[in-house]
Parts: sequence; C-alpha cells; structure tokens
Amino acid sequence: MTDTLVQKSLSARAPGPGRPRSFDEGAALDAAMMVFWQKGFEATSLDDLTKAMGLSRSSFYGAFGCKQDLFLRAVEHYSRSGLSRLKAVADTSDGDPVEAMMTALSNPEGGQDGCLLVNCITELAPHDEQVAAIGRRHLEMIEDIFAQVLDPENPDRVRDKASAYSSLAIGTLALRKAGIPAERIANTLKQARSVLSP
Amino acid sequence: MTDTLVQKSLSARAPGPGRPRSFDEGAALDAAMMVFWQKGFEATSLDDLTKAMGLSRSSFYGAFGCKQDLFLRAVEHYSRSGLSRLKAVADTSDGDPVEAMMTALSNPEGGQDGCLLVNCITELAPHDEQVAAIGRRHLEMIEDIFAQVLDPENPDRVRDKASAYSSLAIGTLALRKAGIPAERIANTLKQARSVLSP
DNA sequence: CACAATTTGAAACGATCGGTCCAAAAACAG
DNA sequence: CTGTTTTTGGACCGATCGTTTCAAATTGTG
Repeated sequence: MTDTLVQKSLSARAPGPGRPRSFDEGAALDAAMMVFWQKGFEATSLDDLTKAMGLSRSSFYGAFGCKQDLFLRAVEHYSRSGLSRLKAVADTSDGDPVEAMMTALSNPEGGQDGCLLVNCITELAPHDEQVAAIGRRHLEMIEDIFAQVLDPENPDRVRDKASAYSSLAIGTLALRKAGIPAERIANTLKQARSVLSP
Repeated sequence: MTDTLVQKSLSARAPGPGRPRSFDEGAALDAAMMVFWQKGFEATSLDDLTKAMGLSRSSFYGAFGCKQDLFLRAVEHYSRSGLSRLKAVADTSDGDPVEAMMTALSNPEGGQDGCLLVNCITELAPHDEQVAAIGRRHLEMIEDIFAQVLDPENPDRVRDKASAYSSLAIGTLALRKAGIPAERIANTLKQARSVLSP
C-alpha cells in the first residue's frame, strides 16, 4: 500500500529530499578503527572518536548509534580486511607461504599495537560474548588459512599444526608489545619454524 | 641528631601511639590483584577496588596511594608469585617438566581470565613504559625457567626454543579467552610439543 | 520559490570517574 | 585517666564519561 515499508539501507541511503552527509562513512569507520586499535575500547572516549573521525556528536550518533555499536562494526571491518590481507600474503609469497604468514601476523603493519582482535579478546571477551564470538571466528579463520596452505588437499588433518602456528604468532605479539627487541622475536619465530616444519 | 630521619616502613610500621590498622595489607593487595585480573586497569573503578578490599576510600589512599600505584604493586605481586609457582611446577612435575609448564601457563588457575601480566601488556604496555618493563621482565623470566629446564648445563643455547615454548603457551591464552574448547587447545599444545621436543 | 527532510554544531544531561578533606572514633604511651 | 597519634567513614570536589536534545543551517524535491 504505502511506501512506509521501504526501509533506508544503512550503507547507502536512498537519495531523496534532505541534506546529504558531508562525510564519508567508510573513512570515518576506518578512523574509528585506528583509534580503537591504538587505545582499546575502554580507554577510547567519545571525544577521541569524534575528533579522529572529524564529525560532531550528533552526526556520530546519527550515523553509528552508540559507542559499542561502532566498536563492533570497526572490529568486524578489521577482521574482514585483515583476513583477506593474510590470505593475499599466503597466496603471493615468493618463498615459504607459512613463513610469510607468520611474519605478517607477528609484525603487523600498524606498528606496536598488535592485532586489534587479539587486543579485543584480551580486554573484553570474558565479559562480552558478542566480542568473544567475533574473536573466535577470526582465530578460526586464521587457522583455516594456515591449514589450507599446509595441506591444500586435506586441510582437516593438519588442523592442530595450523593452530600451533597461529598461536605461536599470536604469542609473539605480547613479546613485541612488551618491547622485546624485534631481532629476538625473529629468532624465536625462525627457531620454531625450523623445528615445526617437517 | 633527631629521630626525624627514621622513616616509617611501608610494609611494617613501627609500633607507637595511634590507632592500628583494622585490615591486613597483604590480603587487601591480593583482593585488588584479583579485581585487576578480572576486569583490567581501565575498567576497574575505585568503588570496585574498595568494595573488594573491604576498606574505605581514606584507608585506601592512606595505605596504597593512587590507583596506579596500587596497580603496579598488584602486578609485581602477581609476577613474583606466578613465577615462583611456575618454578615449582617445573621442579615437582612427575613427567615432562616442559609439558607441565605449558599446561600450567596455558590453563591458569584463575579461570578464564588468562595471565594478568599478559593482559596488562596488551592493554597498557604501548602507552606505559613502566608496565612494559615489568611485563618484559616477567616474560624473560618465564623464558629463563624454560631454558633452565631444557638444558640445565647450557641454558643460553636453548634460549630461542625456550622463547618459542613460552610464546606458544601465551598464544593459547587468546584462544581460551575467545571461548575455543579446552580440548582443541590441548590438542594444539600436544601437537606443538610432539614436534618441538627433539 | 517554498516545502519537506535531514544534517549539523553546541549546549546540556545525569552518572560516574579518581581523588581530597574533615570531624569523629579508636587505640596506643605516659 | 589524659594526651597524642592514627585510622575511619562519608561527604564532597571538579573533571570527564556516554548520551540526548534542539534550534539553526543546508540541501533536494515539487
């Protein structure tokens, strides 16, 4: 009957009367992701977010809802892009794809802030099942990529080994955050690789 | 000349006139440690602390100074007791001491809250050099214990392998926090052990 | 141009944050 | 008991937290 059933999409609103947004939602989400990455959830304030995203509080709440909603969107966004990047590293590596994945995981491009999802798990997962679920899925996806590279024909059989590689790389993130020299971490990874490989 | 130079010790004040404390400082520190362990630094409020420690704000600030000071004391306390417990596990294990250490590290008695120091590193180390230093020392101590067990006569030579074991155990903490079944984690550890051991 | 729809900036909200202050209670030494 | 020293509970502080509200500005549509 009426057109009241036509819901406006979140990602791309139907063009119609009214003032259009003066900011790019995707870019704002990226900026928010960086802030959460550097500071964690609790330590990030609304001022931090709005300043980094370059928009006012009204625009913020109008576009993203509350802080928690934005956080979940940012984390999902990180997970998606991070996994696809890791897959690309595995596929396009010149030498050993496992080694390339390990260094990529252990030495995230962001700098010394580790992996946003590992940070989230550590900070929030025990008290927030929603975050725990996203983290769980992310970790399992990393294991999947490892398993696929280790044995493309029967990835299920190398699941535990894939999990070991994944856990090892994730563990080194703590070393890096604590300020242990990159050379020592590289040696650790190399040592583990040389013994785990056969 | 005068006795003004006689400073009162923090842990045991000289008996003298005045009302004595009605609480046990060590027990209060333990309680605070548990709260920080479960909730992290930022998410723990003064109300949380005073309630868990069973003392008023005045007593709190009189005995421990600010929140940050108490936090550092709690973390140091955790590091000391945790390392001595890990050493005990390595020394008194029936079977393979390395395996005993791995399971002890990966499956902390506290429950699903992981290792307090790894939590601290993840949350604070990039922005707090003091915490980073404590975390660094803790991780290196864990590596020392591994190395000592792996090759008591020449621990330096197995440093990288010790670091690999340590990182692997720490990495599995993330899996556990994310809610991945304990059985899968045990398999991961077992698989890594069987390949790393020789 | 005028209407309708939407965003925008800024002010304001109650709640909670970490931290301080002070008078009253308590326990020692003499 | 008196005097001195310390602890204790609770009110209180300004700052900041995440969130809401609202009038003014801005844009597309008829």
